[in-house]
Order: sequence, then C-alpha cells, then structure tokens
Amino acid sequence: MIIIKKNKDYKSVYDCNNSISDYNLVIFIKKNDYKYSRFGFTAAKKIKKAVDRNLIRRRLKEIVRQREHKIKEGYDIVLMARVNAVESDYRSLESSFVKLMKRKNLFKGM
RNA sequence: UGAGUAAAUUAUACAAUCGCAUGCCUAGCAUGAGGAAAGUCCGAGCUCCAUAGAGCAGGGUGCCGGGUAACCCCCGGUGAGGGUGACCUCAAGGACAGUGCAACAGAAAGAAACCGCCCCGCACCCAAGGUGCGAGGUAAGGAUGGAAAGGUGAGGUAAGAGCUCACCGGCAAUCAGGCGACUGGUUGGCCAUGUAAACCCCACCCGGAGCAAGACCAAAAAAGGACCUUGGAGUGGCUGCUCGUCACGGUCCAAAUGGUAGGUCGCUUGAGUCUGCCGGCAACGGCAAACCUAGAUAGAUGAUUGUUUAAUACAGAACUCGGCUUAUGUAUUUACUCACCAA
RNA sequence: GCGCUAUAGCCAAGUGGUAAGGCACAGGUCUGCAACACCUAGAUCUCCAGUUCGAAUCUGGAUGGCGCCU
Repeated sequence: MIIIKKNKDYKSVYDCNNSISDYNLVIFIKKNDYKYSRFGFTAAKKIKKAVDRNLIRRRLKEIVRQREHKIKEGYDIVLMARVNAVESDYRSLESSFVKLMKRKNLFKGM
C-alpha cells in the first residue's frame, strides 16, 4: 500500500472537487499517472482527542489493506473521517467505505 | 456489624491468524506507549549565544532542620486552625524604618466624650426631689462597625478607670531544655487595631533562547554603479536601561522581493531499572550483583476468533530526566479511629 | 516549544468599597399609526479555591478561545 505523504499531493486531490460522502466518511478521488493507486488518511483536529484520531486512522488503514487487491489502479484516494466517526465502530466504517467505493465504481470487475 | 481516616497494589490479561515499526547472527525471531505519555506550572541536564560578564531595574522564594544535580518539590519537626477521634489543612519573616488604605455606618477608625453616669455652682418649682443653664470628672453601659483601645470575676469609687488583686492573653528581662523553629519556669511594668497574596524593609536565589536548539553532507542562490567614513559613529546579538563585549563598513540608485527545503547526526546507557545487604524515624544515601527496556519523521500498536466473572475508565511517546497539578475504571489488601452489640 | 485572552445578545470602560457607556432586544410615555426623543428593565464579571472586614480587581489551580516559531 502506497501512502500519500506530501501536503501538496493532498491539496491537489482536494482541488479536484471529485468527492463523495456519508455519515462517517468523505472520500476524495483523483486520477494519477502511475500504474498503482495511492491512499491518504486524515482525521482533522475537529476530532478533539488524539487517541480517537489515531484509532480511526488505523481502522481506515486496516479496511483499505484488506481490500487493496480489489481496488482499481491509477487513482489517488483520500479518506477523511468526519466527526461522527468517533462513535462508529469498525463494522460501520467498513460498510461506509464499501458503499461509497461501489457508488464511485472503483472496485475491479463490477 | 455500621460509619470513617490513612496508605498501598492493580491499569486491554492469555492464546492463535493476518498486518505495521525498529533491531539482528536477515526470513523468522526479539522488542514495541502511560500512570498520568496530558497541562506546560516549577526545577535541571544538553545545545547555541562570550569561559556567561558588571550596575540599576525586574522577577522568585520566605517558621526550623534535613534530603536532592536542582526546585514554587519531598521528609521529619515547631506554631496556628478544624475534627469526639484516627487524622487533616496552612505563601506561616517584619506593622515602634517609612508611606498608604480601612467605603458605608458611627460622636470617634488611632488615641475618641454623641447619648448616658457622677459631682459642684446658679436659676425655677410647695418639700423629698425634679427641670434648665454653666464648669468639670468618667471609657462601666447604649448605638455603628469586620475591628472601639487587653478579657472574665472581685475589691475600690461621687461615678468610674490595671486604680488594686486572682486567673487567662500579650510584651520585656532572666534561667533551664532543644542544632533550631520553639517550649517550660521565675520576675517586672501594666501595654496604641487590622492590612505586607498594598507599596515597602530584611535574608537568600535568578543571564537569554530553546531539539522547529544545534552540527555536518548534497543541491540552489549570491553579479553592478555612485557617494560618505578612517577610528569615531551606526546596525544587529546578549529580555528592559547604562556599561561592557562580539559580529558587520554604511547610505542611495538599478535589478529581484522568488525557488528549493532532501539526507545523516543530535535520538536514547541514563542523576537508568531491578534484587539483596547496610545506615537513617523518614525523604533518601552507600555497597554488591544482574539487566538493556519505543525511537518514528505525514509520524509505527489495528482487525478477527477463542478462554476466564470481567477485559471495561482517563487517555497515545516526538530531546531526556526530577517534581507539581489535573482526568480516571475495576478489584483487593494493610494499619488505625468512633459508635453499638456479645463474651 | 513559546505566548495572549475571557465583563449583558454585540462592542466595551472599570488601579480593593453601589459593575460606567454605546448598539441591539423587551416594556412604558409621546403619536391616528410609526420613526425620532425620553424613561425603565435585563450581569453567577468563564469556573473552583485562597488572602482580606470586603475581590470583576490580588494569589493559586481548572476550562474555553486565539496567535507565533517550520
């Protein structure tokens, strides 16, 4: 799994204006020129506690890791946690992610 | 049995699979967040600024003794306050060095006569006596206030008053005990409020910035002209001012007013942890032996399943330590106090 | 890592003794009805302790908000 590191890259993904959201998550998507997809995980300071931010980021990483082979190549994908994600458990985050990715048609063979 | 006081332990266990970070004898092993990692409220190490300097200003600490690298910390005492008690709390030097403040109320807020009380003189009323005016004495009583000039009781007096006496409180001298804060006794005179977390006085302490400190490697950028100045001035660093010191020549014109921002070190062996013995009431110290226990750089700990009564609260390392403060679940232990009951 | 700040809905003054003022809002007077003007009302001075006779003010702690260094 390749993780987006530069602030500039995050900015360029946000500026693409291609996003989709639900109660837990916002997903930003941009096509890149590589033969692989890159992922970014963010939890803003709006979520006050450091423990909660870390936990959500780790859960999102785990969700992506388990489905990495199913996702189409050539995209920059940023997962942003909303404030409501604090109260959500792993299962609901997982279902949110799957639902949103399906809607954007980013899974292989669908 | 009930109520309470003080202290201590415990903190996502164990197993399996997948995944992440670091290390290595490199392909599978080992290790992998906290008691507060937090707040940044104190104190240090470390780095750079001068080998960290002088004076003033400014800030901090403030009963005594001890501990410590150091401390607004800790331990043990003293005094004061609270609690029936176990025990708990306290920024606790100085108000005869000086200055200020004490609103409102009250006669008066530092030395006071408003009412009252008492005596004397004069006038009036029929007398005892009363009323009015004048001159004094008086801090016992009243009213105000947080505070009214030591408190309570007795004697004393025209009425009163430390005026006298007893006890208590305070002050001074002296003796004894204690390293000391202070405690106890004796004697004396009879005493001018509170506030210093108001200015201040006294004693002691304090240079500044902070790992985004700082060091190294690689890459990029740096070009010109004119005038002034030679030992004084200016700019910048050293919190403020004065000195001192270090670095840089300065001003104007023209051009530009942007880009890059990667790697290595600092970075974890340290006032370290743990066990035993010794010293000390204790904080803590000494000796011996064993151990190595996160080190990332967009930032590593998550997911699933099983077991047990349960796996839950507060909460996530970012240079490192010693404290303080604040947040917090469950279960348990020890010592002690009070009340009631029974023997 | 280092700082600043909190007073009514908003902007705010306040050097220990009754918490000024303006805007807004509400009620009243005025008017045929409004506006203007005038009068009135509205405060846990962010919270918890301490010092003091007395605290928005002084001291300690907590909470919220904002800023700076790359």
